[in-house]
Amino acid sequence: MTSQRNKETITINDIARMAGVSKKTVSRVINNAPSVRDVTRAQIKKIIKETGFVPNPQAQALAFRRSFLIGLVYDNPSPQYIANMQNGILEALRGTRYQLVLRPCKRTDPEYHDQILSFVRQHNPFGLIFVPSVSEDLALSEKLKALNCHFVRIASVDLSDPDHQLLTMDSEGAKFAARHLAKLGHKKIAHIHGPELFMSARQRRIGFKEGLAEFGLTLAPEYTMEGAYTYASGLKCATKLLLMKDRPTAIFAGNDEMAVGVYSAAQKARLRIPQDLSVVGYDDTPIVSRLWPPMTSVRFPIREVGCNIAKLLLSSDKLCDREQAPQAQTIDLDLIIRASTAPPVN
Amino acid sequence: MTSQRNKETITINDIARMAGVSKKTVSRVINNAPSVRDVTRAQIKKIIKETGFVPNPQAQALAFRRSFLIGLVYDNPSPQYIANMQNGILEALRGTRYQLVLRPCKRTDPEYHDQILSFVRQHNPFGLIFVPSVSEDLALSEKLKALNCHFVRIASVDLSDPDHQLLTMDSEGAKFAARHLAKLGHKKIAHIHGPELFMSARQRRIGFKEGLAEFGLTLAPEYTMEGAYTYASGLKCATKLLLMKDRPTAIFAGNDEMAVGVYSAAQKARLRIPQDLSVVGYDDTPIVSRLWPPMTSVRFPIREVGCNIAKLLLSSDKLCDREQAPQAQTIDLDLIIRASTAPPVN
DNA sequence: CCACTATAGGTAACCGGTGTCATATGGCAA
DNA sequence: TTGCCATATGACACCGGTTACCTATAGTGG
Repeated sequence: MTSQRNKETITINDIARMAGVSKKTVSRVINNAPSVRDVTRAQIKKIIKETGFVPNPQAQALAFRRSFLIGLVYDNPSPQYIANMQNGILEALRGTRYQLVLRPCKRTDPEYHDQILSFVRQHNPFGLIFVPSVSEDLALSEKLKALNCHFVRIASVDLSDPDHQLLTMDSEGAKFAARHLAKLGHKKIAHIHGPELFMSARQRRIGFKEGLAEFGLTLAPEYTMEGAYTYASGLKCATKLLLMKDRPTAIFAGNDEMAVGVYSAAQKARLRIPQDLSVVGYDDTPIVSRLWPPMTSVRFPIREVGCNIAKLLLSSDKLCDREQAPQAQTIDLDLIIRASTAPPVN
Repeated sequence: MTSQRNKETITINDIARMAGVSKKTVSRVINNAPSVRDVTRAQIKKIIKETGFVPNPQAQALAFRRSFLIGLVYDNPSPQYIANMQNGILEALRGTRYQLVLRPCKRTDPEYHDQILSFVRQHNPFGLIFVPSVSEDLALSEKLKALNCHFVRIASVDLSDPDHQLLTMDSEGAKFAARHLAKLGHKKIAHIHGPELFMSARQRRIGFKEGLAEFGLTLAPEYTMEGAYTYASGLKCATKLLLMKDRPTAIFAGNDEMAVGVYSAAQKARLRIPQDLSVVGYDDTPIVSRLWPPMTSVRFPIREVGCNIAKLLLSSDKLCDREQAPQAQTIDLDLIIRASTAPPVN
């Protein structure tokens, strides 16, 4: 590796010399600080634009004690979810100087708090984005407050600090599923929900019950099973449900992964979808439209949510003077009706 | 946000004071530099360990002109692939001070070279990891050589610089698929390959043909179609194939995404898998074991490859004095036989 | 008219490490 | 013993920005 460093990297000193001012004044312009005459400011801005100068992030990080990294903290088992979230965040970050770094973690690991805290202490990220279920760990965010690091979270219910979170309104989404199945005429409706650890799982169950209640239906305990948000758990729970003498005619799975498991269980049991069994998933991940028949699912716009949550985080960047349209803190859920749901045959 | 910075962050000066030496000597120990007496070195190392001191990455980045970031450069359309790759890389990075940052790009974007180059110039990453198909863009890596940045690539065939690449041996993997189908007795075998832009697509096709040739079979041109490595393209190509009057009894898809499309096409055409049609995928992504029937696929250990490629990159880190077992630059491909393949019925 | 304040801008130290070079020390050959 | 060199270590500038503080100038009120 030959050494050909800073061939023509241009520094703040160069700009200062060209503008005939001190580098401190250039720094003031960069940081939108006051005490610079408008003509001076304009002149310096012009030179910066012409030269394409960008302040060295490492130097700024050292001086600011804050880097241009944004950490995505997740323990979510679904790669689809994470991939979409990443893409949304990256979209919001495009054109900024911020970089996305990944911070997977295991909530069951007793050291995971320390790992995240030491990451923050060492790398001084600008901020962190928490997605479920780590986002529900209030003890962690409490510790984080002692550090000089912003954070935002995606949460199922209002946890605190409304300016720093985006609500997923899971109970609303689940209501869509409930109403759809009820309207189709289903009575024997089952629900495989996610792990109790996930607030989203609890909220979806609550919303589903409420939605059924609107039609005078209830969710029978024997038709309610706890999965793990994984394919295998969906397969297992659905197999049990379908082997019952009085099996349900419709199953609402807490997420798409498990719903795919329901598909397999149905095919194994030689039940046809949707004639013998209606299936509804949650998240509308790409996979569900690739199944046969394509699956009805509650669309949760993960990508958009990722984009919005990142913009929300960025909005605490005072350096960033661009007009950021104030974020809509709410998201648009809806039900994507495909071919996996139909009226029950009697 | 109250200001409570560096409450108790410990610096190189603290260590120097405790050890009764200059900070330069501590720096020497940190960097495994010569010219430090063994007892001094041991003493300083002890203090560093006891205090848990970690050099500030931003300061080092500034002084070294090199940050602790590793960029993952990809244009791969499959989120599964990327997610697995990420996990493998993250596994290799765990315990190190390196952070993974994502650099998606569009090879069709005329500015994508500049985008990556300016990322490197600004953030001075330690290195970059290229995955197909960007990894096949030699013009890009040529430009990169002018910069002070390591890079490694995952490639289908030997592109150059064997120390900096990991071969995926796609033709070998495809041979497994060919032999399996040939041994089952299939004669009318089709192949939906990936886009020509991807070297992997070309290699898999070549290997598949070679594997068939071992059994005296050939791949008929009318049974060879080009997909886009996507579900939709797999569905489209397979639909065409299955509507032929003399339809194939087996289809080898260039990746799992397209193979899932083949599944849907078969179900739409009311063909049973594997009785009426055998299907083989490539990559063995989680999705294929969730289909019904579970799909036979060539296992390409993406996660392990990610881990190995990251270790390969890290091995150019002279600071890293831990014993790194020399990497096996080769990977273990094999065929995971599930229920989607069976002898043809005549 | 002068003290007083607000504003524009500069100077020097600092962030926390590293490079360069000078110095001190010890061992060995002459 | 002297001379020389290799090794161990420190002093100091530097990486590219920022903060803290100081100066100069102009504007203000009494």
